[in-house]
Amino acid sequence: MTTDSDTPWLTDQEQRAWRTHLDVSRLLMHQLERDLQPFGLTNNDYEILVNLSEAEGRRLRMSDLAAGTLQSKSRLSHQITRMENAGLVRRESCESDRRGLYAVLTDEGWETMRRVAPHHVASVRKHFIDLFTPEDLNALQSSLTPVAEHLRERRGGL
Amino acid sequence: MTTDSDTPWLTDQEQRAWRTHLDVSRLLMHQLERDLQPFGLTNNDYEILVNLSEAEGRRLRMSDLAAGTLQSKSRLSHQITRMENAGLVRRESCESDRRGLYAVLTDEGWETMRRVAPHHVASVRKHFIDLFTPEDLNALQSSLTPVAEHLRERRGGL
DNA sequence: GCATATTAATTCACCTTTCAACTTTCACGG
DNA sequence: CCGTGAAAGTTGAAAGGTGAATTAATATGC
Repeated sequence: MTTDSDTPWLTDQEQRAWRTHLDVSRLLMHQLERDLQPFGLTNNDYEILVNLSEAEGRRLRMSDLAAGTLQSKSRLSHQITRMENAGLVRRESCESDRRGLYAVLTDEGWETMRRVAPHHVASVRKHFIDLFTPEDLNALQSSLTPVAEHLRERRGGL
Repeated sequence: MTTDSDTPWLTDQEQRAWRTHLDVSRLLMHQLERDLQPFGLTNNDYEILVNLSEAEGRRLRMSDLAAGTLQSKSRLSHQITRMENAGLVRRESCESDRRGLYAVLTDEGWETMRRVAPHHVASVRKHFIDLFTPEDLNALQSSLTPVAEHLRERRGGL
């Protein structure tokens, strides 16, 4: 992104693809958020629950959780505080590194996860997955993976 | 999203595709934001500029602009206030409907757009468009379009 | 014509995110 | 060991976003 007078403009086709991608991202997040609302969770809450429930001992170091959910440490810290107040997680100090903390899923958090997950999956299917043929989904996955890798390489401080 | 004990879980393939899509959305927005930062603009600012600069008379009614950028009227109102303070747009009242307002691109806004657009395009190319083969981009576009339509149909109040 | 409903846009109060500053603990070179 | 720098995590203030309530103007039905 330097002084490029030589970068070609987007063709119509490229422009359409780009805007469609943008629209889908945004509308989809909105819709998922809406579908979670009745359960009193946000997308962020839900993603934390997923990450923790899949982890060893239903716990993760704050840093790892931040990395896993692609958010800043600061943001995660606030987020976990809120979820702690809601009774979904608790902080537990780490023996091996006394600077460190674990975010641990509470029983209530686990139970919430079990209860909400099927609805969320249904939502993801309905508004995304099931709208593709299996072949298209495969194609999507293969063409998007390099993009994800490219972006992960050059992501600085979240 | 009712009482679905019958919705199948996501297969591994589906899960991978879904998470890849999520990661790309997030990382990409972050990267674009970073690339705009040196010009003192956010993604939101930029999108407003695009919409206005493409419009008749470089102006749009607040409502239309909100619809075009998929944000709530409230959010747009704040956003325009900020951009007005930055000198990029100005509000102008509407003759034919005295409730209405136009957001109008100022000369400075237009000039900013002209100056920044090539860099933004380069950024979009570098981190997204140019990472696909033309065929993949076409496939992406065709498989994503129905998703966008599906979501637009059922989007309530933003 | 006049009450009623709708639409455009803003405002207010509240919540979330960001950014920089700070505390505590660990790593490691001499 | 011990100082110096880096890492883990938190905090607080400022900026941004949300949703409901509000204001003002227009449309609608009788």
